[in-house]
Amino acid sequence: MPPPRKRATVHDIAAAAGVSRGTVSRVLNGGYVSAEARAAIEAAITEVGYVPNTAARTLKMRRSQAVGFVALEPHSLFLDDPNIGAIMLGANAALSLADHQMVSLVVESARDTERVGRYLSGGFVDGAIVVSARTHDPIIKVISDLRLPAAFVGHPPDLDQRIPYVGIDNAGSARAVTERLLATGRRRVGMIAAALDRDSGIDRLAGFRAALGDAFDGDLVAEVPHYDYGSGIKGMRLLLDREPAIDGVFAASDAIAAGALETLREAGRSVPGDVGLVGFDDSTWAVRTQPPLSTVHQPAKQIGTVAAQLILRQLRGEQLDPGGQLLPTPIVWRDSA
Amino acid sequence: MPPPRKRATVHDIAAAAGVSRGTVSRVLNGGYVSAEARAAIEAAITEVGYVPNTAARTLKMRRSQAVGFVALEPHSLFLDDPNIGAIMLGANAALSLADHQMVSLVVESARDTERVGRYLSGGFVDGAIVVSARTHDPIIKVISDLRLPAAFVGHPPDLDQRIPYVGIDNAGSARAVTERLLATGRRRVGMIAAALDRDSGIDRLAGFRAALGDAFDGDLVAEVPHYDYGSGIKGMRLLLDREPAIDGVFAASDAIAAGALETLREAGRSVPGDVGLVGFDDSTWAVRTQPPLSTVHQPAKQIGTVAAQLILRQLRGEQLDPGGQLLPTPIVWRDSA
DNA sequence: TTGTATGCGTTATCAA
DNA sequence: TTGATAACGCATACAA
Repeated sequence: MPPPRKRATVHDIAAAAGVSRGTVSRVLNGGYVSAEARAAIEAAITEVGYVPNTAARTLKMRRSQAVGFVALEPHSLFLDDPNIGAIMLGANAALSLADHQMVSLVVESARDTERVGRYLSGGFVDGAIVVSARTHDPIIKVISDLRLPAAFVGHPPDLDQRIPYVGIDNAGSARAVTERLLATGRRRVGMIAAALDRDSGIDRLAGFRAALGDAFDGDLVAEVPHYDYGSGIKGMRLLLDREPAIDGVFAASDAIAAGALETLREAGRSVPGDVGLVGFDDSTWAVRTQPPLSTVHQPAKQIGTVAAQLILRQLRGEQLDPGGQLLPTPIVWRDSA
Repeated sequence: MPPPRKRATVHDIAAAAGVSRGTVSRVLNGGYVSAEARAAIEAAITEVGYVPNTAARTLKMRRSQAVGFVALEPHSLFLDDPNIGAIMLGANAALSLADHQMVSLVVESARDTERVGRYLSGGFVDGAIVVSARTHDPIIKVISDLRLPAAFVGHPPDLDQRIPYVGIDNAGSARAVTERLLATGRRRVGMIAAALDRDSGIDRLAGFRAALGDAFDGDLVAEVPHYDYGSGIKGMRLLLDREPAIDGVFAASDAIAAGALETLREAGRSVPGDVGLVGFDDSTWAVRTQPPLSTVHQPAKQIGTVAAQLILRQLRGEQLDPGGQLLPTPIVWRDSA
């Protein structure tokens, strides 16, 4: 077991190779240097076991080559929404190609918010991707004030106009899938609406409402807090209670649909026989339920890729035109409706 | 829209308050400073909109107050193993309490490995939690050579002895749950074994073997690559093929068990009537299948907490005794066996 | 082609 | 109690 030696620096290399620090830096970063000097330096590098100190480089260059991936309220996200994982992987792949390190930061408490704010401000990252921000999220202000290059996944209504975002057309997709459900001949169609403090939740409800037009009946909308399985169970109970003759349901997420399915099973209603059911996300839930769910596909990985590119373009100094980028969401029609 | 002004530094505060940088640093970090100087400096801080540069502080202090969370092969993990999310949240919570920033790093490609290695070496983190390393994973060498304070979740056989780890007793748990399955009177019990390039996979198989003792029959072990649903489907087909009279199955994970359940359903076998089935993980899978799975509970969140504490103790300079810490894994007996 | 000197923004040491 | 000054490790303009 070798002694825990001090980390070697450029200085040490220079000493070992008998040259100046400037020359060492030149072989490290590319520049004019004689063949013999280069050879000596390269030998010295492995000899002293040099590993560059990125923190120092960051300080000097004002560039960390790192991009933050901020996951807000990941508790419910990780547990019930496989999308976040796919978004992360998409973003990482794109950043990796550009030789940037993605560092993902979890925000679960006020304490986290404050600390992550400091982290983002401290020069550790050149930009940030923010997932699932709510209205008035304090992180928005931090990024806004700092003018940190950023990209949002989804767009809270009070988002700074200058910050680009990427997402899907929640309202349009919700409307389309509801219309398709209606086209199967259902007469009493309800919705389990969730996360009404987020744009996604609000917009999916708006799309549902638009699809129904004059036939919209507020009593047939059950509001639940989260996009999760448990909420689906509760929401479906509410709906059955209010309208026993219900024959169609649009669930705001696949997890909710899965919960609803369970409640319907317990209540002795068959799907799609008695009740047609559609979900949203095309997550793993959709293919694991019996019957598999008709749903709206979210291109999660691509969302991550686009968010990363939005950051990289800003880092290159490009001036992006404001506004968002909406990705297509094909409807996947399976057996639940 | 205020002009994009240069970031204010300690120097600017000092100028605005008419004091020296040293005094400013003292109010920032705590030290003797007169009431009036303090007031002037505090006013100046908000006036110039100071936000500390953590990169510079890191360089000076040789401490970043950040800990890396390295997720190896997160693709399969995120998609099929809810445990990783819970481990992350547990670790984050513990680090957050100690005012450390958890930065999680995704390793999916050789390129990622190399870049993450540099990142870990560069002084951006004071330590690292590594999840799901395989034998001979290059990241082990990086950490080992660097003497970076680390904690592993699980332990690859070639893990550096000085690196502490946290995990569960895979072999013991597998043995216990298999014995319990045998106690229900099953005669032909097989296993779907997965991830035999990892300690968890190897140990679960060893536990199964131990439970069967002399009755162990290698033909009744189907080997599949991953802990996922698809592997469960394939593995169960293999087993049914080799031994149509099979009446008990230990699946190496809940996701595998869910896949096996589907195959059994298609084959017209009832669970637990014809075949008793047990899983591993006590993940969300276990309560979503019909019937819900009997399985082994993994205290995922606590695993994350302990890993974080292992790091924090090293950062405090504590000398931990080598070896690992194994957390208890209660058996959760539901309806599938 | 190489060496020297300077600064990135902090904290810490030492006189005053 | 405060102010000057020196690092931390690296990159670079400039001089040689």
